[in-house]
Amino acid sequence: MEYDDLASMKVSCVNMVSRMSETKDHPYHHGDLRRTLIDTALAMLAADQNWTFTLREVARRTGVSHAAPYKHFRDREELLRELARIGFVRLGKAMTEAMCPDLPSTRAHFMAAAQACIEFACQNPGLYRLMFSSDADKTIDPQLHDAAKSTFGILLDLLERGQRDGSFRPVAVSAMAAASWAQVHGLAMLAINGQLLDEKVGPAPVPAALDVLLDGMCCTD
Amino acid sequence: MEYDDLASMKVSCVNMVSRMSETKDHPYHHGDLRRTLIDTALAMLAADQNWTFTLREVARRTGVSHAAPYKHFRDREELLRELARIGFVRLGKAMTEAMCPDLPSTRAHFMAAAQACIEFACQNPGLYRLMFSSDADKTIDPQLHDAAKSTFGILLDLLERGQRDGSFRPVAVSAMAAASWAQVHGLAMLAINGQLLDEKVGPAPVPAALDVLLDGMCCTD
DNA sequence: CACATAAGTTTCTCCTGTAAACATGGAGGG
DNA sequence: CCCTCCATGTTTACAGGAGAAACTTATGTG
Repeated sequence: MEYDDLASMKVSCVNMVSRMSETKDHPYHHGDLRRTLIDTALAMLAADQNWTFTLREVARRTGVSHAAPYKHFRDREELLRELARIGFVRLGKAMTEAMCPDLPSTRAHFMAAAQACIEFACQNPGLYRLMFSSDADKTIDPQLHDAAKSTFGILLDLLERGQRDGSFRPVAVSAMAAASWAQVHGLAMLAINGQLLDEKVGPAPVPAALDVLLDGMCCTD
Repeated sequence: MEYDDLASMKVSCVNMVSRMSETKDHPYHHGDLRRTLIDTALAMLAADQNWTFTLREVARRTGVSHAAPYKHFRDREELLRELARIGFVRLGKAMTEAMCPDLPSTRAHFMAAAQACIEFACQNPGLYRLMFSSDADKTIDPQLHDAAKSTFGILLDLLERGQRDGSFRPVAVSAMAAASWAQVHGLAMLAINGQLLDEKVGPAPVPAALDVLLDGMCCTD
């Protein structure tokens, strides 16, 4: 399992020692239960796209008692918020990687990042839904809030850059940011819910819809 | 309480007679429990914006036993779907009413309908969230599916009309429809979650963002 | 080595959804 | 006019989940 930030990596390393005694079947101390719970939950989230989250189920699959998670998370929602935070980190990574430097234009960069976000949502529907659900209350957890803001910042930077190099119109960045974020997130949600396939939308609705938006933002009419 | 469709009105009228004997405190037969349960649930949804839906709580506030709702709904989700359906009907009504005929342009009509949708979401955040949550599975209930499609159709009609009268560019309607729906829904969700107020978005982000999209759809550059 | 403490477990209470069995009262047939 | 059926209630029961409290076990430190 990969690690998405330094904090969890540190936790893991600290507990490396106690993991040495895992020769017995059921070591009383798990070693890195916090991390394992998160990984298990992420795996279950990936398996069932619309899964009703249950702390006890996570504990069961992890092989610990149902009360064990409470030693690492205040309540069920704290785990959910941590999962959402990891989701935002991963989404940000996916979007950043999509913006390959040898793409011809800022518009192409935008398109790539947007499509990366929507692909991420389609490949991790459960996680994506969680990230934007009210279960992951961003007003409570500053770390989650920061992660979300940081991912949103990728888009902001791109817009500002595009405006400086003359690709985007000199509209208020805030307006373009709201429009872009809403468009991408809206398309992602529609794609997840399968509402872009069966109805009267064309074969490649995502890039087509993004082009409509980009036509309103770009200078190259 | 208003009625949103003919079916429920008929049910109410049929049960009008049995309601006559409501002089006693607890008439065994409620008279119109189905309708009352729905109204109570809608009221609770309006009161607490992020409320964890509970059938027993609805029954409690309605003043009946916790098992009574099962005489009218197969399970909890059937009630949720009915609530969502009513939500779509109301949303459609709000959007239709917003498109006042004396507005100058098709663009103005679009703007009015979009803002009506977002206002509806802000005034009924709980209901709106339910309408687009996985709890209201549109693949199960054809009535819910139809209601959602009908509301979506308002947008489609507007786009087609605008294309015929030369207001909108001759792009594929499907692309514009996907973009519009995503934009409006995305803005609504962001507005509900309060992510359009505190960050780096301007004072009137909704019309500004919609203008960005409309600039990409309209012919009047 | 003793022991404080972190990290497990068991047990308990309260809540939910849902099924099954029971009760009631209004409507329609004899 | 009464009797009986059925829709619509109620009570009771059960399986699960969240979370608190009390108990247990390793582990690292004075």
